Amino acid sequence: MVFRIYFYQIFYLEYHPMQELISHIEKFIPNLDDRIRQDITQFFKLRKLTKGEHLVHEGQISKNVYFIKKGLLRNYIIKNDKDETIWFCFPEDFITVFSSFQLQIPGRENTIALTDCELYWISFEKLEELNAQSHAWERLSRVFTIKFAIQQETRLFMLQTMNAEEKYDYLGEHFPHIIQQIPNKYVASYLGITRETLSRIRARKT
Amino acid sequence: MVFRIYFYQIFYLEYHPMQELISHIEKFIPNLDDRIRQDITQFFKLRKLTKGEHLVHEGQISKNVYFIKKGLLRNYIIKNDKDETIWFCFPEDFITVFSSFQLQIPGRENTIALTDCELYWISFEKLEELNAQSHAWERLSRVFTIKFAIQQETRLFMLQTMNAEEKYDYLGEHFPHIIQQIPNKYVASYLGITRETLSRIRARKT
DNA sequence: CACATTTATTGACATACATCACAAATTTTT
DNA sequence: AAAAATTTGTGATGTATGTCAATAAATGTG
Repeated sequence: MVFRIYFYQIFYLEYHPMQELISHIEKFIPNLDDRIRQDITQFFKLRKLTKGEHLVHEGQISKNVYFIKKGLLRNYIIKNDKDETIWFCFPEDFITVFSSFQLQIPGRENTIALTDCELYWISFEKLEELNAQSHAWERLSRVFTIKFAIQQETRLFMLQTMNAEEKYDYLGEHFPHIIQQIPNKYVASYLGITRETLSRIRARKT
Repeated sequence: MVFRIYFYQIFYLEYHPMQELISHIEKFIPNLDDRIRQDITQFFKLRKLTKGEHLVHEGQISKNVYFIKKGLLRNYIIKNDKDETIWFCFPEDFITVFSSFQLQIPGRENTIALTDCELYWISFEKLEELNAQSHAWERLSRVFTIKFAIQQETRLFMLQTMNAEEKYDYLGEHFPHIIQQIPNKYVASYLGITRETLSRIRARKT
């Protein structure tokens, strides 16, 4: 019994070294092409980051897209010496500075590891090559681009139509993991409010 | 000479009845597949709207995507009896309520014609069929989804990092056609400010 | 062209949220 | 475990922008 479990694990790891990534994709693309599974195993690479390390710096071209196996990251811009959070990401998210990656131009955002991280990544060139060669890859890319665009739409809606308290409540309802896992000062800047305002909103709730 | 021009126009119109649409797509996809050109001519249909008419109502599923041949439209939501503009669109834009269209679920946005309009449209089902059949269509869809996502990113950046005056200036610099062609009350709600505030900002400039 | 309706402007006042300053609590480092 | 550093909480005060109200300008309509 023990042997069987052990054997299974070895087999599993060797055959699908990027199982988290493949399983995640399968949530959105059932009947995933075997060829794509192979390409993923072959072309995605692992990168580790330690807490506080930057994945992307302002002014640089985002050459890769990453899938988070483990860890949390924060994306932010500096504007008038103020740090404004654009997004957080969690395990199972794909991340990149979108416009910088897609257009291969310098971006104004920074991405930093909030904890130690393990990421799988693939380059823009390689991904475009796969997209050009294979309809299935092109579809995969499209599906995740749609997912990203819908997230943006949701965030725009939140920022444009809600006041500070409504935004905080919305976050608690729809993205509780952000409130649970991210320091308040970053949550505040993500909501476009100050730490003090967030602190007062939280005080009112108790 | 007159005859030749006339003849050319007839030929042109008959052969490419959706020339504006095809030309627009070619700006982003050079060497457009002839098959796609044919599909466009065959599967896109024309729809006319008169000023004040709604293209999409809140609560309804966006079943089509439209390309604007002529006219202006405004997309908005009603929240606490207040009308908040999400976007405007102009000739050569593709429009739909994105998440409602992609997920085929009811949306909370409304789209209304600000002027008489002529639109080309195609249904979700037909477009998905084309995307499934043809790699070239899938790529086309992906390219325009990327374009949309980048627009959203820009707007998010504007809303999150700028104050009222900066937003207005940004609009004047990057999207002057909005300021030139759209009534101020809608521009204000698009910027997330009141008409009064916009009016004061404009007064300061002169 | 005159009248009606909609849109833009301007002033007085209200308010949500920011800023500054400092204390308390929590987390990290040694 | 103590010390240092970081994050959070709270009060006093400031300010950008909202709200309400009334007028002016622009646009639409018979």
